Amino acid sequence: MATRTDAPTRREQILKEAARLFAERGFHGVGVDEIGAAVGISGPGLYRHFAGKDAMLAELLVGISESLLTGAKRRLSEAEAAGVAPEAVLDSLIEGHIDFALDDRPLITLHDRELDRLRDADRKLVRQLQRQYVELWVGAVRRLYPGLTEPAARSAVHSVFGLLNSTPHLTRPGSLPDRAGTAELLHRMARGAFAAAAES
Amino acid sequence: MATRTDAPTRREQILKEAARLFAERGFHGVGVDEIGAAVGISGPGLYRHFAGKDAMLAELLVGISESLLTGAKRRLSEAEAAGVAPEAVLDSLIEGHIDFALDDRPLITLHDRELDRLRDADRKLVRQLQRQYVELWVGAVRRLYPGLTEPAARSAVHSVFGLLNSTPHLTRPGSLPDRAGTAELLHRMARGAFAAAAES
DNA sequence: CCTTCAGGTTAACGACCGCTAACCTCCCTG
DNA sequence: CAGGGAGGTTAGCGGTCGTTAACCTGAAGG
Repeated sequence: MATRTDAPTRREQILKEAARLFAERGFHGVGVDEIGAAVGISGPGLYRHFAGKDAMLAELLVGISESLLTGAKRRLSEAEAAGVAPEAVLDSLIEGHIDFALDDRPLITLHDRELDRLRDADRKLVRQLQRQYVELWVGAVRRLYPGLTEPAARSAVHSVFGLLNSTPHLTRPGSLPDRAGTAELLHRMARGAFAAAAES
Repeated sequence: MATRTDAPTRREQILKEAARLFAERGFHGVGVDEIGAAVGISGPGLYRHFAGKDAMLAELLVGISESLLTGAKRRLSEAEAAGVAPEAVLDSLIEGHIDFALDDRPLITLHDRELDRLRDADRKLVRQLQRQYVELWVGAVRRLYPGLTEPAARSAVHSVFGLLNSTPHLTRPGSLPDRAGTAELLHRMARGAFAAAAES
């Protein structure tokens, strides 16, 4: 156990830079030499840490999907234990997703953009994790708005994801105004969108 | 002038298929041979119609940006002429954007995904058109909700674009339930999101 | 009927890219 | 102090991709 977050390992450095580059120029638009250069080694040195370029993307996408899902599960079980109201449960999910979207912008971008570049097995896994995550949201939404049909709730959830994942477009590089304000605005809009979806 | 929409020209066929392929697999992930094959000719035959692969993407992105902007301008001037209420103006913008997002899914996907693959001049042009489009929305939103600051309104507009542009994720290929229902749901959610953004 | 040209074809070139091979250091450990 | 593995390096191979060159063809027009 570390006193701090432990100096980032080489693998983590590589993953972080690869995520940034993939998000900026697309998976096929980035060469392994560029990824290497971004961490100070060059080209084939990456193969000491990853089996290939595909493996980096796979690890990024599986990682983000798992992280989103386990975070949501934790929040739901905590909420259930505390016996809070349905509104607070949904609020907690929204808050978690916003934190993620604001803190890991490149990953959020990759998440719904480069999924098809994965090998079949990895793509299936990621899709399954994503589906579970969506279903957690659908359940929380329908507990708060029982009038919503399941397909409508699912559509609404996907649309709110689109809203929350728009953060990469929000900030021209350099001018992120204040994180807290942006988070609160997004939160209000997400709740408003769900409420509007539920009105007849 | 034609009795119907005139049989699509070769150029239009090519653009349509290229848009679909680019949206599916990314600009760098599609080869010119595949685009050619999709319209029944093969590979280099495309160069009778376009200067290169880049030119196809440029024409697609400029076309969509112009189309969105002119559509919005037309709707705004019509609304002004009719002297309708601010709510109806925003509704008209929302409706236009939804129509576009539902009818030209691949283009909506490309629009915010492959912009950086353009030559400098084209990218500047597209960005300028997009900015104008956003500003039309910001104006309409602030006329309806004068309490919103301009940065807040702009963020809200970008977020609602994210919501509306989520349509490609909504329909697993083949099962689009009913267009009208989806459009109405999206419309309600967009309005709800704006209203929530405006509440303190 | 001959010409021309739009719209194709195939062959091939040059560049680039992912990846492997072969080799070179340190540093840690017995 | 040997030695061995972790983590680099450069050279280069094989394949792919965008693009060009050279050639073909069928239909329209004078």
